[in-house]
Amino acid sequence: MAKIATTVYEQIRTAILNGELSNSERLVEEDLAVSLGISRTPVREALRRLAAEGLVDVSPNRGARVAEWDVHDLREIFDLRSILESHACELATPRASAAEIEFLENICTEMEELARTDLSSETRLPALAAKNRIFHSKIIEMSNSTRLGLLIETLIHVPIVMQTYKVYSPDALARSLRHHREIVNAMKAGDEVWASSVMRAHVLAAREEILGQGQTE
Amino acid sequence: MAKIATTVYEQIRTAILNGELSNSERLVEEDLAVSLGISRTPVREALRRLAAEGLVDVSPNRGARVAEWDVHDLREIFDLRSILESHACELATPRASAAEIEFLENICTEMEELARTDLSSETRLPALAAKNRIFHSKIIEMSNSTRLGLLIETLIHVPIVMQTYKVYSPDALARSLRHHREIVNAMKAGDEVWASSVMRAHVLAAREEILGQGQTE
DNA sequence: ATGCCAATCTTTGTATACAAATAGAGAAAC
DNA sequence: GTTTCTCTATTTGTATACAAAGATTGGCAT
Repeated sequence: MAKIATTVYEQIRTAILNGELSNSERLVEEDLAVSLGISRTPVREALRRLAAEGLVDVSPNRGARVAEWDVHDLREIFDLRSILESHACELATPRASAAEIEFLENICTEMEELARTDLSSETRLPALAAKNRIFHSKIIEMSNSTRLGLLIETLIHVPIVMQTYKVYSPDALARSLRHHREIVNAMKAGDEVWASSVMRAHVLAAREEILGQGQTE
Repeated sequence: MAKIATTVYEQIRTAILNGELSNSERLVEEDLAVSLGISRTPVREALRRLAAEGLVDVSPNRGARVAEWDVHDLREIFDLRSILESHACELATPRASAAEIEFLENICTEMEELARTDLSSETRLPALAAKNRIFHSKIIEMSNSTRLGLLIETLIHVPIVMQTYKVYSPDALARSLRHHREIVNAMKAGDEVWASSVMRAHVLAAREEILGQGQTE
């Protein structure tokens, strides 16, 4: 059996990512420990790990709270993602196998089908968001750069917690899906400049959709 | 007084960065604890933090060793630094104050003076490396992007541990210093494209100096 | 002598106990 | 009523104790 600390780390982590813990909620070691039926030691270890990942903030002698982000954080994150994910595309393109391209195309198709379903469906947006994450993760994996993957991973969970996908307009969603298709086409053509440019545009478009334009600070 | 865990974290950290701990050396919690006159608990916390930072590797039930890197790691790191640090330049240029420009110019001058001193001096290279780090850190700080700084920081300590600066030829060193000057000039001119391009070239040149050219894998 | 297995010894993982620090409630002063 | 101060109650930080998992050494068989 895996270590308790790892298990509880994953539990708290997914709880935060699913938004089950309200923003800036205090995470008291003892409380978590008794509610999970374990001692404080592994809870403490889990919280420190989450802090290193940026999902919780800990102040000395004051304990941990689930982290909070503002518009400025989001702007920084999308800026960096636009750079790093486009670089991932650049690295992935010359390495892409036919099977990998097909995998990406299938996700595109699935997302397009999901987008055509009933707009009022509550599960539609989370499902799209999940597929979207798979699409991006796949390209990062294809880039074959461990560290690039790690860097992007630390950036990605903030938008997840904030559930930024909820603000997507139908137009923006359609554009996003066209971007995905275009990225795959560019990769299929072996054109890494094209692919990385579309990816950069894709992430920057998402930034503007979520943050609105203009605000400098 | 600061927390013991933080103190010991910093102690182990600087020990690793200074190369005082040999590569892949085991870090036994109990041993460290008694040698520092404390209990295992804060040592353990420090080691986990270092693991999150990538400076040590921990395997379940097997403990921690100081991390090890190979040529492939270095290649990834310099690739990413070339992108991220040039982005830092781009952000920093329109924000740069006269005082900050002057600060950077002073570092350039100090490094040039150091470079002119006796080649055989043992302390010359470490001193140059230290100034070099200050130069780069200053620009990152000027970029005013917390996260960008954090990302670069996790990349930077690997070359430090490996003491890559030791392989610099006199030619490479001279070029490196000219790059620094040119970066500052570009920033002074308010030309962020120029500045970021030189920075990118600067880091890529360092990569080739350290790794040699050609090897793809 | 060499390879393999078992017992032991070391080291990590978790629980508990205690000390130190902070937050919060309540009382006193204004 | 409001502010501030003190005392108490919570909560974190560290130490220690114990259990479980690995590493190691010695003996046994071949």
